[in-house]
Amino acid sequence: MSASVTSRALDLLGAFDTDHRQLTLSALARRAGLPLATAHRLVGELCRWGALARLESGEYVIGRRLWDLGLLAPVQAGLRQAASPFLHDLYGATLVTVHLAVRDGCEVLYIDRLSGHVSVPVVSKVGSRLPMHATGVGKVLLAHAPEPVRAEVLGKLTRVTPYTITQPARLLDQLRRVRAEGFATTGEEMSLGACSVAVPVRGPVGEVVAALGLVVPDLRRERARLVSALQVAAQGISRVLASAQWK
Amino acid sequence: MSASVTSRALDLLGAFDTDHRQLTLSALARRAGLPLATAHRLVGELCRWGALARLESGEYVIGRRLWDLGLLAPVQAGLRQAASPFLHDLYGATLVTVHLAVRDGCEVLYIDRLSGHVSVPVVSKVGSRLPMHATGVGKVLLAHAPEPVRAEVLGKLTRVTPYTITQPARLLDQLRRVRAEGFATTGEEMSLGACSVAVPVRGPVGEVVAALGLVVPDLRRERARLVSALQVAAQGISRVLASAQWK
DNA sequence: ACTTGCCTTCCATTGGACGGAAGGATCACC
DNA sequence: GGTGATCCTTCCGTCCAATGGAAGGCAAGT
Repeated sequence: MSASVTSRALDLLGAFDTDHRQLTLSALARRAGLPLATAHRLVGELCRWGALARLESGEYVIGRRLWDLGLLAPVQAGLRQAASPFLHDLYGATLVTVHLAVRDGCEVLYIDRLSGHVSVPVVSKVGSRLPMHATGVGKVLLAHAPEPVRAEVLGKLTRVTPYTITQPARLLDQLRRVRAEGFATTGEEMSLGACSVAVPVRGPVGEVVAALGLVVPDLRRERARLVSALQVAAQGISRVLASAQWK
Repeated sequence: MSASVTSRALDLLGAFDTDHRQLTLSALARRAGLPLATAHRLVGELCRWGALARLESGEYVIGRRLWDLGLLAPVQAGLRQAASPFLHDLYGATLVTVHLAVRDGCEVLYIDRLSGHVSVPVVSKVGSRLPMHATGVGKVLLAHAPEPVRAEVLGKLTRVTPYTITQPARLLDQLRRVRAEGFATTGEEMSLGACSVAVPVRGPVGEVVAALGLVVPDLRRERARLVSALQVAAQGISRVLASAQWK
């Protein structure tokens, strides 16, 4: 299938992921399923253009030009920079890990993360994707997702920790409350020792465009304070988004 | 020249920049110098792969997959996340715009920026490049750059504001002091009303890998405090970088 | 010295990219 | 409703440029 010449180059790029940030030529060829000679030539072109770069070690890595390009993606172009100051404020006020995430298909995509030195260890990384049913931001986004998405996610609720919610009925019930109360919580459902709170970030016409969340070791005592801090920040972001001409 | 099939696709990607984040098919073709039919086919492939995405309006933008990929670039992979908590601390301690930058050829490339609501308006954006001789981080990086780079930069010191340093001798003198004193400053040399301080960030073997800077409206009163805050942060980053196994 | 793993270059073959042309859709203006 | 602009999409015969096997060169490991 495929094998269109362009897609070969793309297959090469696709060989990189979080676990494979640097690859030798042959590893690259192997992972992309291309003959060595072909890979060699394509990689050469990609390097010349700046999509890849070669380390002194001879291994290849993603180049600066792709990094540049990535920054232009609308995933974050508007949202991320609008949110940035509010994330800092939020961090300053709470001193815990702050997350900004959007829905990508049936997963949560982390757009930005802000954490200090002394935070709960968390799984998320900027650019990584996690299941929606086991994270705070995920629940928020799921609660406001179109029906077909919700159906698909409810279809396979994979267990991550002993506390992960795997019964569709129970999750549905929670989602209803998320919509009613305006925030979602989790308790060690994604990783042990980590709880989270999250609220929706709304766009100009009230639609949910992202979710803003905090990760803390324990939720019971501070919930109210955290939720209100989150809501202040979320509203601030919405305000900026609305006024940003969406140029 | 070029015209290799792969590079056509890359030319299409190259048609995007900060001023052109969304393009129609024909604009894309025009900017890339390709026949419409060809562009159409290639863009189709790029979309299918996720390198581009199509808005409801019909315009094309950089897709999420490229955003993902960009995050893997070593420009920031290690540096940026190592620095992140320290940038926040620094912001918390000073409440002014914080910059993290590296040298890219003969320019300064901004890797990360952190600014609150109430800061001096600054030109820089993450992913953007500015001249080295007119910015604080630029002077730091230039002071520790290899000789040929320094020579080239000194060759054309373009004027940006009335205060921009355009005499090679004077800049050289400043660079010497930057190396001696361990920090650089600017006074409205890049944009009026903005001054800056910056210090080097050193890697495991003492080489300068990045620069850390602050932008403030006025430097005179607080210089000492800002410099020491910067140095604490820079040392912290270096420490993390060194211990990070450089996996 | 032999093997096994990398990377690089060459070049004859051929299959898939190319792009002109034609068709459709949507606007705006007369 | 006609006319002209500007956009997007599809088709298909030509032909050229990507392909990848083969051969050669390093460098390490046994």
